[in-house]
Amino acid sequence: MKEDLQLKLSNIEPEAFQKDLIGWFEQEMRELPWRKNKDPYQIWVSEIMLQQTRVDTVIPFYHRFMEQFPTIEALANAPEEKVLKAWEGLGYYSRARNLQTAVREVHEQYEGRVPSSPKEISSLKGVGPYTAGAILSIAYGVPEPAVDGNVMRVLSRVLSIWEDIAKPSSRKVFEEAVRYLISHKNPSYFNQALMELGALVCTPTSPSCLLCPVQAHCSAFAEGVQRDLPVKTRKKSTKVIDLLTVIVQNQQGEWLMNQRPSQGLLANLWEFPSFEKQQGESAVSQLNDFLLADFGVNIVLDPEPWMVQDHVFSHLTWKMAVFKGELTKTSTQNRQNAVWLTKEEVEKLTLPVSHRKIWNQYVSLHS
DNA sequence: AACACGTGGAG
DNA sequence: TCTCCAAGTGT
Repeated sequence: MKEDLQLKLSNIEPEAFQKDLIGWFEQEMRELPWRKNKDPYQIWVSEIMLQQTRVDTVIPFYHRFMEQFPTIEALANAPEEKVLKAWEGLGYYSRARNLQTAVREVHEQYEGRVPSSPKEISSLKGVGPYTAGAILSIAYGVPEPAVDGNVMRVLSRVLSIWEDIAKPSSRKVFEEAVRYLISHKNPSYFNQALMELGALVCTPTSPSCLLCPVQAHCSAFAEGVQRDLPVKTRKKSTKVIDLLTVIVQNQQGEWLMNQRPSQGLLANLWEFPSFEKQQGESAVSQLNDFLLADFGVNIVLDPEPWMVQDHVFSHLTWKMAVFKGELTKTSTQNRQNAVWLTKEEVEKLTLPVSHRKIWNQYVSLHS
């Protein structure tokens, strides 16, 4: 352990800190659907959904998901498309696929029981250091650190740690701190309390230090620097991609839909055919070329976009221009991922929010 | 280590 | 509008 951290930890009494922290948690903890019991599967699903996602956003998804896939066996046996559909709108869709992959492994390799050792649970797809610690401590009472953004923020203030929490290497420093501070009597509440404190009191901007149960232990408060912590460098700006999107109908009134590749952005989700716009030629001309080359269809397009829409991802922005068109004649379809679907069938697909919005707009104006 | 990977809410 | 985020993981 770094001597620097050692010194800071020597200024705090773990038992007193635990008592104040856990006592507060027992009084103030929110009633959340995944706090009703300690079922490892239920904890697991909630932890995956909560990755980079707000509690309020997760709650309705969690309810629907657990209703649809109440057990490890149910999720293991479900078709992947059903799982993705249940995840529609939640984002970071690889979480859903990784979760099912891991659940299938638990079903087959561990007789359906979520492993309780750090090594085994960490080997599961989608279970990183945070999630492993969260499941182990909350479901099994194992005193492992579960260091997320909340924990790094809270402890950076309590211990006055000036490491840049945006750097991957910083997590280890906070794990060391948690290993020293954690309650072995109640690791579950200790870890949850640290996160709850970060969510409710020790917030990113304007922390409520006067209401804080561990104020007496807090080095940043003592020094008046709680607003300067944590140190977190911001990431660089996102790039912009001009996208040409087409809603195409054939003579039967079906729509042309495309399934995205199984790797990368929005993997395996469905969409209206879309292409990155190139410099130079007109949008309609480019679209005609693309549709013929990639989908083997000749389309009569409206000359102007039917609607435009920006969609912001974490790392890029789509500036979408959506055109409408009708099929004139078709040759062999070059792209296997493309298919003509009825309205009912389109509704059943998993679309990214950007395309779901376009579809909703389209349906509301054509019915 | 650095970047890809979604979304909706807050200030 | 803009920026930052919210219970991170995979590569």
